[in-house]
Amino acid sequence: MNDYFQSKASLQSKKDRTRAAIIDSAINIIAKKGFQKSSIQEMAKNAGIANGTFYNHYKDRKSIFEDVANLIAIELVKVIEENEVKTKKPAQKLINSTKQFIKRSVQVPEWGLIFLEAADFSVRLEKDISKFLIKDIKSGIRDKSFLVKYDDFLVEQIMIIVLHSISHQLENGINKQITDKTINAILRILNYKK
Amino acid sequence: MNDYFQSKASLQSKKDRTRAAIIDSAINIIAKKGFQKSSIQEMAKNAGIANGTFYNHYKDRKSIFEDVANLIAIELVKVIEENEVKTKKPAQKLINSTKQFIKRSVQVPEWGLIFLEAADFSVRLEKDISKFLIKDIKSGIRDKSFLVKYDDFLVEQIMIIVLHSISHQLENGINKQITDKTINAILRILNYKK
DNA sequence: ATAATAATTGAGACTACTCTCATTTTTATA
DNA sequence: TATAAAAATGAGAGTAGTCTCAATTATTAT
Repeated sequence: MNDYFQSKASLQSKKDRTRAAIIDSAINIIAKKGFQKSSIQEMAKNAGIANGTFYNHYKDRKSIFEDVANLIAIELVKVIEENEVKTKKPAQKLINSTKQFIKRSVQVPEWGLIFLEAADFSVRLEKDISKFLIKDIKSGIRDKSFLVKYDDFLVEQIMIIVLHSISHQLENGINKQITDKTINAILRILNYKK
Repeated sequence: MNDYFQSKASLQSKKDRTRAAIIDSAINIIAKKGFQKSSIQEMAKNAGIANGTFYNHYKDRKSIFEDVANLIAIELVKVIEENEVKTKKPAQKLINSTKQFIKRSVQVPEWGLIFLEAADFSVRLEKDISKFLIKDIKSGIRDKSFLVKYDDFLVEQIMIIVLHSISHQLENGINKQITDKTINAILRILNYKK
């Protein structure tokens, strides 16, 4: 089993450590089986705790899913923010952020898989991630790099193109050409003129 | 509950009629809850048969899902074939088929929902539907309507744009503008020159 | 070291299924 | 109508899960 949060130095109290063990266990199992098929029984066993202990940390089944999905989303957003490029060209910014996001999602497959899983369930989560897209798309339209009218549906389309790229690479292996083709499709949809 | 196959005149034998009742019941329940959460118990009850009767018709849980998914796919493919336009312009053919497919998938929401559900699970099913796309895309590239290189990933991208359109309209109501925006995005991805 | 507090434990009550099979009922056939 | 064949029944064995709680163990503060 891989560790994600358990290894963090900040975990002092017993409670924190147990919680981190549950989360790491959950990430591994959810990535393998999806939310629907992941059981508390298995998570507890995998985390090395008793079944009942789980309920000191989470109210119920749903809570752990929400927590895990949020943690992954936060980590992925962090990656995008940390790697924002300095250029003022919105198209370049969009390309960079998208590449970073795809790269990180497939580099740690568990994160990518859970993000895809969660994107299906929670609209909010997808919104968190698409924020960074929207900003660049809007300023690209403003400065006439993208010759389209802004539209929420357009953002959704671009978002699913990105999710599809992640899904494809998680299934068939990391492939930069696929990421490039993804960027191409996005720029075409946005009617990008250099 | 809506009837889909039960009402067909061709159902003579008791066995056929019971089977159709199971399928109709399954369609209604799967459309509401998805494959994962649909139980045989509920399907049997909903179909007005005893639990054990189900197993005279289907080996197990998985079999009914496969059967339902295939039936829906067959119906949807039929719709596309019946509505093929006579024109020789591949772009026009592609636009027409795509519109028809989206239209029918959202017109009978149960079909659309199950198709989306099944597309997630079964690669084969998505292939069945994308066949009609591939034909038109290839001939469009051949006659230089689409200025791109053919590529399986490209077809996948177009397919998910279509699925997303269906999913959006099933959630927010039928909307022709959304279908138009979908067609636009597809033509842009294909680098369509009139 | 002791008491108080926090965390963990695992048995078990409860629910919700899947699938089997001996029996009964219905339908088709002679 | 009597018989054979087909179909349907539903009780129940088996499995897998969620969540609770009284008892136990570990941790922290005095």
